[in-house]
Amino acid sequence: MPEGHTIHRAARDQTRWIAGETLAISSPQGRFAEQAGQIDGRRLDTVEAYGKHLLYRFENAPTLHVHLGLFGRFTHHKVPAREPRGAVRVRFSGSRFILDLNGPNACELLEPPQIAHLLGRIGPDPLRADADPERAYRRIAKSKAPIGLLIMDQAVMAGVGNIYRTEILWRQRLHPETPGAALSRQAFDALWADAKDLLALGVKSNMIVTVDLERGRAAKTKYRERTNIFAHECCPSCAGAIRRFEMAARRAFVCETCQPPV
DNA sequence: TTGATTGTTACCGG
DNA sequence: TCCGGTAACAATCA
Repeated sequence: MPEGHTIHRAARDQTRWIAGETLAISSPQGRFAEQAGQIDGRRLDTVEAYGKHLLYRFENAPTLHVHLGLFGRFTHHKVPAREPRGAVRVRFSGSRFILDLNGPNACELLEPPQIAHLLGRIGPDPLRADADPERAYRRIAKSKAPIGLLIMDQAVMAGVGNIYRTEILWRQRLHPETPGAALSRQAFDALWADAKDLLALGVKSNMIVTVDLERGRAAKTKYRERTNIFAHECCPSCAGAIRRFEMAARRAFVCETCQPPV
């Protein structure tokens, strides 16, 4: 489910719902119980997103790091609390909202050196105002690895996942197997700008939208109508067949007419 | 019950 | 060092 837009959206919403409050933090499933004890009853200062990572900064307590992975989800509802559904790893209970976290890849307390290490190993995030695209460009320009792997490599650029990878490369008319070093500076700049625009639209829409839609129409469309070639059979531009293949064990799609191999 | 899934990490061989 | 392949893990749904 989650790519970078989901994470930034969660940070934005959760800041509104529970930041600044003193929270009751529990672990209904029990697997996080010991750590939950360390942040239970603390005030949540900020919720920040870095690529696909979330950091919950508490007053006088370690920072909670969450990564949703492939299956992680947040659910929220208004108080009073209802029964946890499924394997709830951690529950945040605020004065107005209850937030449950299920299935995260990472859910752990970190001290400042560990946070520095985490932030040091992820690349610039197009959704962040402090992102430095030069760092991504330098990595791509000197790499022979395919651009389809590079833009999904969180150490190169943070936030893009399999769907945005597919859609951005189609929009930029770049074949996923093009070596990074073969991209011109202009092509990189356009790719970065497109990633930024699409991720920002994703945060605003709370869904992945990579096609042009009338304003406010996104909610009325079906999942498949919001993407160009991801999980599609035909190219919306040339009507040719979409080729499916695998890249790093993830499904990949390409229109080899619109995205000619280099 | 099986398979698939919008992710990451560790490890290994070339 | 870099790159590509593999396995393991996470939870839910069709």
